[in-house]
Amino acid sequence: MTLRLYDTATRSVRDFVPRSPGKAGIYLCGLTVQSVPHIGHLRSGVNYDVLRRWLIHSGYDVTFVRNVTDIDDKILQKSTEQDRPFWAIAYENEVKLAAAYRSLNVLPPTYEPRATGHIPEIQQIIAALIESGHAYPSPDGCGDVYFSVRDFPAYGALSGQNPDDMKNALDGPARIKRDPRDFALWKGVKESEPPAGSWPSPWGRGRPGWHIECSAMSWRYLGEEFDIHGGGLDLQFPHHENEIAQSKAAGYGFARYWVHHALLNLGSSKMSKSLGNVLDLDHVAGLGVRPIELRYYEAQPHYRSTIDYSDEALREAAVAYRRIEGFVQRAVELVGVGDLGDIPPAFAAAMNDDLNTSAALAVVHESMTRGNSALSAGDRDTVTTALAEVRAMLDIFGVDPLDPAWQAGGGGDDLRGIVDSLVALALEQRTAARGRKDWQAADAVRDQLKNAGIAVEDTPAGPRWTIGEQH
RNA sequence: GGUGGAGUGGCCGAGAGGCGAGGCAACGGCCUGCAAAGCCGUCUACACGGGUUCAAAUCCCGUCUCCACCUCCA
Repeated sequence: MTLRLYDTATRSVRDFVPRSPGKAGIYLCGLTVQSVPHIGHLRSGVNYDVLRRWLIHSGYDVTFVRNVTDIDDKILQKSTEQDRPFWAIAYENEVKLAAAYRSLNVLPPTYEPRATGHIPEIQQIIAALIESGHAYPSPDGCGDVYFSVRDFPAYGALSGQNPDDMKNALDGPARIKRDPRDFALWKGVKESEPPAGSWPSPWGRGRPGWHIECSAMSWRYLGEEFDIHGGGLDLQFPHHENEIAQSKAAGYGFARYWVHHALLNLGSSKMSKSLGNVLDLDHVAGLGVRPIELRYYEAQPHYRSTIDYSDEALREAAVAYRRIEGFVQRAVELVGVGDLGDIPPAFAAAMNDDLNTSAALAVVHESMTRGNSALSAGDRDTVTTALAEVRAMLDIFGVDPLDPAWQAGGGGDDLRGIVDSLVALALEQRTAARGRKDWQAADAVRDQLKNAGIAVEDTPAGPRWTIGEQH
């Protein structure tokens, strides 16, 4: 059974056939670190992390490159406004992004290159493009270099656009372009811009245009041709179209599959800094929703479906996840942690079908229901199998509650022992009260614990308690 | 103007010609001292109007509404 992926370039679901058997090279367009990441950005990280985990599970040796674009117009503008070096602003946001990814258990990429670290590669490609007639320096000596769209007949193929029907690109003064749709490969430094944001080049001091850095970095780390190029739907045009133009005009085979994920909307338009409708991890935390639950929320719908974000839907997803987590906890109490088990065939089939995570999750629920029934029946063998199976599936989603990644940095470990003995003391009293059928006293203990955020449940094996939400 | 995509039960959300995805909520039952958790059951939906077909949520035509991209954007 092979993985099938929707390829934007051909607008069809295709069997995934890697360049080299057993290996997969993936380039994901990361962020332009001009501000703090929001939960829409994080969806991108989560969706591709699930793809990556599935490929790894399927036996692929995955090289996963996700870039950071640490220079662009907005970052330079902020630099001027705040009178701080552009690189300090970019790095500050990069660090926050890394922390956000880590909190969502997004695996670190194999490598995370920065645009500013690849000026030589960028210039090398630009020089080759000029030499082959695909690009030209501005005749007015301003230092800009443009890609000539007219000299690349396939321009528009990825996004299905006819260049003649398109509005004109505005990233440079119209008069110096040969064609209004030409886009900048290199931007000569301007008087108004901080000098720190420019590098010497054969065309004068300047900096890379947007798009070229991805051509350079994918080439540097994945080679002239690689398997999958990913990014948000909003990058399809012009960013990815331009990447294709640059890389293919330079003679590279470039990406074999284009995988675009849908966006996260808030209030019926996409979450976007420029629209101001952004929500970050702090907002999620304020709802009492943990990062693992946000991850579940973002991984559950198909990656090509828009998520219409609402606090309510997120809370609901959190409840659903807690149910899964509850099963895992109770199962572990009975049979121990054990190892990850085999993935049920139905789950694999769903994932191989263009990563149908919703259908895959239905399989998780099936296994869980079987496990819960076994739990009631005290059927240890079935519980053991169900637990191993459920955890293996959750691990593909990156939300196995027992994954050490979620335990790290909790910081509550020393307290846990103290709470443990205090609760044990209280429960002893409650058990005694129940023994003499003093229900009022027993319930009082339970209510008090509940007020302290500790939920008590009676089971055939005695009372069990969990730290829940506080009231 | 051009290019993609979407509208599914109270809510979220898969599916894409015939076989009730799944979850959440609600209700009924089992279990429980009462709960909680769990299990079993109930709730039979596909924007609208036509058409094709033995059969349409799924295909075709038309209409409406919404989103994304063509400007920085995950």
